Amino acid sequence: MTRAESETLLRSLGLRPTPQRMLILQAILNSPGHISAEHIYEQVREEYPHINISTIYRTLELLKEHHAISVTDLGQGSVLYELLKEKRHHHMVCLSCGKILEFDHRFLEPLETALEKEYRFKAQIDHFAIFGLCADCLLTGSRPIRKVSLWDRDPVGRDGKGEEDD
Amino acid sequence: MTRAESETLLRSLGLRPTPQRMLILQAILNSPGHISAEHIYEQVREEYPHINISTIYRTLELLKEHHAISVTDLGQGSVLYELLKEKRHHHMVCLSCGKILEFDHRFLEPLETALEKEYRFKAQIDHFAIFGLCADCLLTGSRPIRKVSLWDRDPVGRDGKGEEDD
DNA sequence: CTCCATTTTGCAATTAGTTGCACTTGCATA
DNA sequence: TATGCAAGTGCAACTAATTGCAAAATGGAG
Repeated sequence: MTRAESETLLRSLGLRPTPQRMLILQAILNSPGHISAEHIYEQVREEYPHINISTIYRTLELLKEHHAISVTDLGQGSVLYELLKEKRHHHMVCLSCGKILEFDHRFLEPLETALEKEYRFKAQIDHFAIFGLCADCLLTGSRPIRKVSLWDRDPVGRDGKGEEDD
Repeated sequence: MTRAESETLLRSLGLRPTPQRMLILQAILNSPGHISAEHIYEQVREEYPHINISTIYRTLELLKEHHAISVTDLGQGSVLYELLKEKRHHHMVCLSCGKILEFDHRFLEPLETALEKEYRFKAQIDHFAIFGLCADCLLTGSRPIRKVSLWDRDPVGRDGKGEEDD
């Protein structure tokens, strides 16, 4: 993405296209997938060493509010940012192996519809992270980092203790 | 909940029932709804002034891992904790008025089923927070704190600019 | 081009939450 | 009751993210 394009995007959001914001946007746009604030900071600093980390966070907050980017906690210690494209997607995060898979927004449409019908609540689901166990880990029987729920256990207990630690 | 009951709960999770943990658990159990780590800290300190905040966080992490409590960011600056009961529920958070509504776990079952069928991914959804606009705010036309998506806009533009700031 | 109101930034301080490490406690076993 | 050791705690240092405020940059009007 060129300077001109990021300037256009910023103006279309009603934001001033400052040099800092252009560089932040380009860092996000040129990143293949998710990117952290710290990583954006490093990239922008190469071109604009004077930039302050709080400018990064403030710009990201603005872009989020305008639904130009998504903000997701994939459980990696810091939050990740991504350009929101027309075709929304979400993520499944494996609690056992850490694998991150993608699923299409259409999987969430029944939920959106149901909440709207039942509660007249208009959900704004930009980007979800759903934690659980992936196919591989279920097959190989790898033990999850997080435990199975207290309440999910078979009441007769024929599925074992389920109490071992990692 | 009595001392004996929290001791039993801790033991059933394979955790040592230390005085600190008993008090933390009782603070959660005696709280009507969601409770913050800071609030738990204050409550526990009344009985056990020596307790350290990191013990609170570590205990909460353990209880989360064992699916004994849920951990949810309702967008209030700090994360909230709640006892996980057999009947799971989730929340809708209004971006305009801040109202917090509840919905039953059955609304998420189609999603769980679809992800399992399509990807063999076993989702572990303890507690969700879904942001959006509540019925009241949609009716009164209150402006959301967060904007409508760039990509949701009517391509012919007959629904107005949608670009105004708060 | 200059002036001015408004927006944006840098900076320093602050908050929520986490971590490494040494000390303490709980509890199983003798 | 005493002992050994894993589990748990306190402490201090650290990280990610946020905020108030004064200075600087932006963009429109003259």
